[in-house]
Amino acid sequence: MMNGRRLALMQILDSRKKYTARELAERFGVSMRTIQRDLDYLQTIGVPLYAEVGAGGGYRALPNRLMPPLQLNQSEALGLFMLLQLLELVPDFPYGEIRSHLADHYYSSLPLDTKEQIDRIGDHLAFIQRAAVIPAPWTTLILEAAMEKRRLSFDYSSSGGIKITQAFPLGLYYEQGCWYVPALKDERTLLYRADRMHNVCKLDATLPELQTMKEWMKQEDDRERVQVSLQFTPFGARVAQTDPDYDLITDDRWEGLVPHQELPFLARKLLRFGPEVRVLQPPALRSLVAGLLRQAAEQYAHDEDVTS
Amino acid sequence: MMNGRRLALMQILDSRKKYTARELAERFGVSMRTIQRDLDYLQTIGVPLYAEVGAGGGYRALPNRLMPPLQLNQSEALGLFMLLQLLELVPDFPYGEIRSHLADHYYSSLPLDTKEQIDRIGDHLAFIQRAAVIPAPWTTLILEAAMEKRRLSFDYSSSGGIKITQAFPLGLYYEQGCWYVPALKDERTLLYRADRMHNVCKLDATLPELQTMKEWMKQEDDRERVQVSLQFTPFGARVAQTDPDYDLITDDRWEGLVPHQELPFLARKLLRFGPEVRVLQPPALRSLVAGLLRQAAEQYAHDEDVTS
DNA sequence: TCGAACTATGACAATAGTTGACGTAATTAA
DNA sequence: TTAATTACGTCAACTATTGTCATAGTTCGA
Repeated sequence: MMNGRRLALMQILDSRKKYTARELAERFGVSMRTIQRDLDYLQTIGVPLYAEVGAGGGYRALPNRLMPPLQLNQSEALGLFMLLQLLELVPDFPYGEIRSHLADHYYSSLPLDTKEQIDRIGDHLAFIQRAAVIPAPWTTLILEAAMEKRRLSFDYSSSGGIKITQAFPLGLYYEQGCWYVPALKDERTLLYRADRMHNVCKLDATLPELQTMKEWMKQEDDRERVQVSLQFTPFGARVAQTDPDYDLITDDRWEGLVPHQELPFLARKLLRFGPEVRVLQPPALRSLVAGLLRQAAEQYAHDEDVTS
Repeated sequence: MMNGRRLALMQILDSRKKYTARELAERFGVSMRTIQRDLDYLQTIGVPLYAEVGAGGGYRALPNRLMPPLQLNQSEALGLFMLLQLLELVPDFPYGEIRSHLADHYYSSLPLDTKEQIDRIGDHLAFIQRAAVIPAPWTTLILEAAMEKRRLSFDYSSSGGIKITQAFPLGLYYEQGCWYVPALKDERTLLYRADRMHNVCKLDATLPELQTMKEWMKQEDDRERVQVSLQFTPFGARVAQTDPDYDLITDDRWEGLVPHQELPFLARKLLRFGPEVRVLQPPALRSLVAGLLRQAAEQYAHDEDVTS
């Protein structure tokens, strides 16, 4: 049976220092024999202890996998299950075991009325988000490798076919239903998609001086930028206001700095607004947008007489 | 001391049925006296039990607010803290107390090495999402009212100014950085934005036959639909594959049913693909897209000579 | 009004679990 | 080798839990 002393013992050993049975016995005011029996018990319930016998020996615990219990109140529990609902939209979440632990084990241990409330939340709360259908089962492994700054080997399928690749992942990020992996390969940082990676495995090589993804993202933000100014129609402005890409300064005009490399990407984005936006600056973006529009319109050229 | 039987007893009583000491004793295979002692103990530690004495009496528990503790292992805890990072992007999460409980209290009770790992996750994991800047502090209250099918009173600021409004909220949903509230006002279901609601308070009136948000959303989905078929270029198909709106059946073709009312909306969406998509069906959508393209192109008409 | 079906509580012995004391063996560092 | 240590078995002492019995009070319904 788990009593207070055994719990405390577990936590003391978690500090990863070494303790002799005598020290522990004195600390708790019990006999050494009792301590030994406690340690026995802890081992049987799975706490990873080990002992060094002989002079200078003692007991230690491996980095412990048993966390202290989390005691929530009802509204915190409700919040947790709402969070779980949000999680449903993010497929292949790393360390995703938490999902089933909460949904199955913890849920069933809750009081009945709390369960009812949780069930009812589902009727009244939703998160609308593009959920990817493409599975990316290796996210946990990739994240682990990034945290250990360890090299990965994987098969990567791109338009050119499948290639076995090795790279150091910087981290993992989720955007619009997709997991992306910036990774260092041969001195260059490339962006991989996690769902196109297969047979991922960690290699032995590590690179301690590897930058973190956080640093990389910051650096990406610092690239050369171009002044862009857009003019929306009143309707376009209303649409744009609900799109957080554009923080409108005045009602119908947007000004901002955009990395030079992203102009083609921005041009495609602006297509969405069709006639509701006009590019004032820079000319390069003007012609990109105009070019795309012309190409698109050509597809419908022979419809002209019908629609006009 | 809390043992398994007492915990189980607590959960059984939580179901809010009534049990006699005899029933419980038989269930656990112990004597009635033991059950009574257990109940005594549970009361001393604060479980809100009460007994009805006399014939037809028995023991009950008040709806219990003491949740059982949640015991996670390390990787589940890591998952939980990643989940917390995702939560950072959703402002004004209802029942948001969970956030600080986890970030402050639970975090500090974890073993050292787990804390380190959690800290490092932040360097290697990100969720990229448009985070709204507009605060919507009333989400918990709105959700509660929806679950209780209770009328709300609030000040709503729209383009026409601020109006005091009363309505029955069906629920709450989050999309692209904004909380939305479908609500029944005078027989019609309107869509409010939570960030534009102020001074929200629950009124006494309830409407038990009010539909849930889930039902409402389903109904929205069930409107009359039209067969749409799209033809993508290979490049367009690649782009579309990352957009979960389109589940491609073959590599470069999309077929689906779309509510008739949403064709104009879909037309605007398709603009995004510019030259990479062609509408095959229905003709109505074809002409909508063509029309938008023509309008848009006119803005750049005098640039033609430069770009061609 | 009575008796059956309950809870509430105390006393005490029987049972089960925990602890301490002691012994013995094995391992290890100095 | 010796001292410090883990490992573990045995048994008696101690402590906690449980069952049995007794008694008293409340409530319901015949």
